[in-house]
Amino acid sequence: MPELPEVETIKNELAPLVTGHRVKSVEFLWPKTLLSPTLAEFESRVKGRVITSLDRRGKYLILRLDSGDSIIVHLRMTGSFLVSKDSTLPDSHTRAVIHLDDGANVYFIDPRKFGKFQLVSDDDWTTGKLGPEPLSEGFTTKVLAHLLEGKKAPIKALLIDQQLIAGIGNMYADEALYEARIHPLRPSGSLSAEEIKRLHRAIRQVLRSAIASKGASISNYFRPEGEKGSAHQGFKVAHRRGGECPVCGGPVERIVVRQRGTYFCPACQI
DNA sequence: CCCGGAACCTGAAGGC
DNA sequence: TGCCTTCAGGTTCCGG
Repeated sequence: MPELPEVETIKNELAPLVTGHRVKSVEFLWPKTLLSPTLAEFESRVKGRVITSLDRRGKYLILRLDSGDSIIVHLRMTGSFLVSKDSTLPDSHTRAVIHLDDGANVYFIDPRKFGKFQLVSDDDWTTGKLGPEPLSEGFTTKVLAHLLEGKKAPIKALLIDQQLIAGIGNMYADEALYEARIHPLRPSGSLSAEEIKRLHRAIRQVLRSAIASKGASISNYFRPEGEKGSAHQGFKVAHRRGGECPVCGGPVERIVVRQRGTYFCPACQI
């Protein structure tokens, strides 16, 4: 599922293929993929505009246009982009297409149909509710400590709360807690200063390493030129049902925390 | 405020 | 082998 490292990879690889190019036309094959505004307004404000730059905020991908508008995309569970000059639909799950003036077609492929496009004049309107970027300089151990202070909710639940920290989803939360050796059900406010320090380091290390591996190709994720990522090969616990802990050799356990499948090592994570 | 649960979806996996 | 059920999870919304 696309989380921060996958969206960051898509942004990095999509950018050289689309920036500086003009939009010839857009199509929505599944109308609900466009959240707002109306199709007519989206078309009239996007057609003929040049894509000037790409950005990422949390799990949102932002395509900035020369008009000042931005196309904001959320990939949700199964969204991916594929760029190709071949005009035949690359996949039966193609939900939207942006045709560019150099003949490239930007295909949005999303089997589950949860992904959303929005056009906004001020992208902060959509992404401003998000918590800090975990890889930014400002995300210090102190900031993390402050976010967890006094909270009773399980640490796993807080890590995936986008209003607290932007971009961490189910699988990287599990990996970060494993690296920090913290049990997913620990009340957030009960973490010691030492544990918060370990968790802070683990979050950044897990996300950076996944970006270096171009994301995790769990489920349907692939990159704009069709390749997969390899971050999932480094997963120690996430999605490793029936696997064993690489440190103690014990079984990886699966529990449900706030309706999310949660994998951890009951011996190493306390 | 805090939490659980449903809805949105479809492909894959599990059960019998 | 095949049908039927369940599961997977990011986000939003609704109700207790």
